[in-house]
Amino acid sequence: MADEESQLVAERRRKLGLVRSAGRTAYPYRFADVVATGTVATAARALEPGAEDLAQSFAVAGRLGAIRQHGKSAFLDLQDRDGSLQLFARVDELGEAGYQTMLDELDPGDIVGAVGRPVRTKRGEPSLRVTRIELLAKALRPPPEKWHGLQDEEARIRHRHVDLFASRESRARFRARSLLTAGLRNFLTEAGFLEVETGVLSSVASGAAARPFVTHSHYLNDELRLRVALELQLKRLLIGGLERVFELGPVFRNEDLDSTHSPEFTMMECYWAYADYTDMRGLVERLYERLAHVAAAALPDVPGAKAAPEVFRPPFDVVDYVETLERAMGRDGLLDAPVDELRRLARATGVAIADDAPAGKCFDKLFDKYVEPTLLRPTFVMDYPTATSPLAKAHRSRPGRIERFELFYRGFELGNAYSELNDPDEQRRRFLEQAGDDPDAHFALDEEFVEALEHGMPPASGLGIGVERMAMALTGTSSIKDLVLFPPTRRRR
RNA sequence: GGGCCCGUAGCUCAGCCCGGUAGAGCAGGCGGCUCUUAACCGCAAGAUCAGGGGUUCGAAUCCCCUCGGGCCCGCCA
Repeated sequence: MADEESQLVAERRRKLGLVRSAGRTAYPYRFADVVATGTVATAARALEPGAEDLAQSFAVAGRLGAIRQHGKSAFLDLQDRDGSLQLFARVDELGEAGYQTMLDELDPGDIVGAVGRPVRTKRGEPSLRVTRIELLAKALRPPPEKWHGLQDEEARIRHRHVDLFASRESRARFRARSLLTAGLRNFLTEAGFLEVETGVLSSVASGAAARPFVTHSHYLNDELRLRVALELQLKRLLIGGLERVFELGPVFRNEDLDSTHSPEFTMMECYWAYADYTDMRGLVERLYERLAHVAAAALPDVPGAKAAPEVFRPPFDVVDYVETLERAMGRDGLLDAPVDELRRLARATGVAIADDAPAGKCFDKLFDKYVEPTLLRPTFVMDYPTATSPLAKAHRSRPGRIERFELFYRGFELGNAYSELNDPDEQRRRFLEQAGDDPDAHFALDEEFVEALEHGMPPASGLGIGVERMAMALTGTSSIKDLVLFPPTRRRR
């Protein structure tokens, strides 16, 4: 678009020129003693309609919305992080010149500061009777339409800054995500977990079955990969004696973007020494109970969030992986079925399954098709077949199973936990088994990790939660793009 | 990777089926109005119809290609 030439930009530049030729700046350094708009609104709400509080003066600052002129008076909507407030400007307060200058120089979208007294209009709207108004930053581009805002999905993502100031919902959603992340962090910290940062770059990307991003280090003159999981690094911290650790940070998987997957997303993993997956299940239940309240408080007007405390009230449902799958498929003996048979069954669901696909993959697909969509209430699925994960400990009493659970809600995963495998010989064997003959196996043997286990890792349980999915579930958001501020987009040409 | 759909003024949309040379609302300009809140009233202005090619006397409209996006499936957890 030829914005530079557009009338609208030219008009705003003309107004910028007015400010400068009057010897003022359109981009000053600060505006003193700013309070949130809510502070003024609260003070004004205490007044009778039509009344003004002459005793108090407040300064507010934010972005201008609509400007409603009435000849010798004007109403200006001001939006800040807290909400919005109506400014009531009149010629008898600002003087002819001051009033005219304001109207000549300001546009919707400008950042302004205003000083004035709380007032309640005759219609009852809490407002600020303006005694001084100052341009704090000129907006050279016009804001989106005041009623519909930015509708175009592409524009909302590429111009997230505009989406945020134009959409109250968008602001509220990202604020809720932030509060949920903080809630997660607080919960774990209170439970005695130490937050760590283990680094994003490494030579081996392991811990999950995913294709990594590959980059190059000039210093090492070698390839580096972006992490796909936090698991192996955090377990090494258990070996190091940190006992209870968690990390909250980005992981990268070189795959497509869709409504539930983003190539870059935020993962939380925590590891708890001397605990098993039953302990962890209790922790997950308490965690979601707490976060559901955070979501409901953050988004009281969003039905999905408001209902969360009711939905996530413990105890959650608990089902057995194999039993549930067999019942859904109407057959039994799955655990003992030969891998050929599993591949055949998985293909029958219409999914592409390679001729050498391992049994774990087949189980994943079958569960995905037959069971996941039916798990609408928060449900723990217990005791997965051994083939589904090489990093979990064998079940203490059920052959062919591992001590693993996942939490599902509305058909998607909200957490994944194991009693962690800490026998180095067993770990080496399981890695090799998982990789099979596949040279591109994502679970490549991580010899360094196995060697670390040989130093002795305490028995422990680990948990992984995809932060966006957690936030989606608790805020009733259907697309992950609405909870990732800057999802990757194609280069604009 | 496959299928379907979308791209028109700064923003939100109509026009496309059935070809005749682009229309509204908001925002912006000018004028009016000292309690409006999607303010209101009047006047004037604003378009590479995503880009390229083709068909046609004539293309926003029909056809092909490209770019960008959305949804579904696949891949992926």
